[in-house]
Order: sequence, then structure tokens, then C-alpha cells
Amino acid sequence: MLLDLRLTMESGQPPQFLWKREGSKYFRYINEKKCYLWQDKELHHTPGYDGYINEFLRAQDDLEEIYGKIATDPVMKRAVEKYRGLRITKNDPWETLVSFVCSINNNIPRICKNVQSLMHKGRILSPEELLSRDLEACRLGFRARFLKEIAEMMPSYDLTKIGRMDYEDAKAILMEFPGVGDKVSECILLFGYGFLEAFPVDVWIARAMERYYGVSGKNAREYARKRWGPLAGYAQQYLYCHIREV
DNA sequence: TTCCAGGGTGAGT
DNA sequence: ACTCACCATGGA
Repeated sequence: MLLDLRLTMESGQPPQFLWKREGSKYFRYINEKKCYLWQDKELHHTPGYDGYINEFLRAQDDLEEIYGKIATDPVMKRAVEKYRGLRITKNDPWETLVSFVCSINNNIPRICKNVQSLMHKGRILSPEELLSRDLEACRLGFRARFLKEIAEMMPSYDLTKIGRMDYEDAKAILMEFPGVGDKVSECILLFGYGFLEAFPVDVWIARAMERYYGVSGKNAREYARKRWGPLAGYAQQYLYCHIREV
């Protein structure tokens, strides 16, 4: 499997918020047990997590094939060459939802701190646990109210069911949550549910689309859908790294 | 001091 | 449908 683990774990995707580094290894708790993940010549992980890691790293995605389909212009050719091995990750929907509500008008180092403050025993607090936590101490700013209201709504939603809907329906449901708008819903669809056609447009992607393709941020998603279609999410992640020079 | 960060909301056109 | 002030926090 073609993989650059560092790039994948530290390119602004959920694992950057949800996993921790310990030397050259990454780890998090899965079912109360510590799972390490690291790469030298090969990819290694704590025994017993084959299935989890395969899903997490989307092992079924053939990057060479994806490059062939999206790298149809000099910009994307350069991006997939420079960030070869960058994969889209598949994360837990609830943890992804919480993470990207924390990301609203925020920067990555502080998103990490906010998300970490919402974790206990290596996982994001359940909606119920979240409601009984002192959110003021988490320094979430105006995002605290969003999280509180989402947690209160959660009992009448089924996040698993959203994953079985089609892209449009899933997006409409997600946007019923306060704090979940156009961009955040796209992130949840992409990183939490694996809809590769999702194309989150943040300030960086808007910048990249203007600079590289002459497309305004407002028209970015429609342009991306026509250009990269079902693989827009991958194109997005390579553009994100490219414009930020990660 | 002002600007910015993987934006969303609501009120005003 | 579109704009825009405002939202809380902390680093540059």
C-alpha cells in the first residue's frame, strides 16, 4: 500500500486532532487499548487492529489509479508528485463531527488543544459525557454552545444511518446541527463517512482554487465536482497541502 | 493594536 | 440569493 504516514496523520485531517505522537510513532486508544501505528520501511501497528487500520487508512483506495484520474493538469500533477502517499483517512463520525465543530474559525494547533480537552481515556466524550463536562474550562469560545446543543440533539439522531444515505441526503441531515454548515458538513462527509465526492472549501482551498484555477471560493465546489467528480475529496487534500506547503 | 485561523448564523438588503 | 457584523480565543 502506497503511504506516507506522517503526511497522512499531519495534514489537517482528524487524526491530527485525535491521535498523539510518541517519538516517531502515533497512538490512540481503541476499545480501551492503546494502538500504536508507525512506519519505517513497512507499516506497523499493534497486533489485533488489522481491520481497524485498513479501514482507517482506506487500504482499498488505489492511489496510483486515483492519481491517474485526478492529475489531468500541471497543478494537480505537481501536487500528487510532491505529496505522494498522502491518503484520505476514515474516522469515527461522532469524533469527526466534534472535531470539525471545534475547527470553526480556528487554527490547527488550537483545534488540537480544544479536541484534546474533549477527550477522556483516549476518546472523544460521548454526547452524554460532554453535557456534564465544564466546557468553559475547555476554552472553546463560541463553539461550546454548538457542541452543547448538538449533544442535546444527538439522542434523536442515528449517525450510523447517515452513512448509509446518499451524499445529498446525508449532507442535509448533518446541516441540521447548529455549527454544521457548508464546509463542516463536507469535512464530516469526507473524513467521517468516506464520501470521496465531498469537497470542503476552507480559506486555503478557496485561495488555491483562485490561484491555480481562477475559480472563486463561491464556485469552487461546483468546479471541483465537474473536474474531479467522485474523487474531489482526494483532489482537495492534495490542494490543501500544496497551497499550504506542508 | 490589528490580523488571522480547515466558518456559521442571523439580520439586513 | 447576496452581503456582512458578529461570534471567543490565542498566536503572530
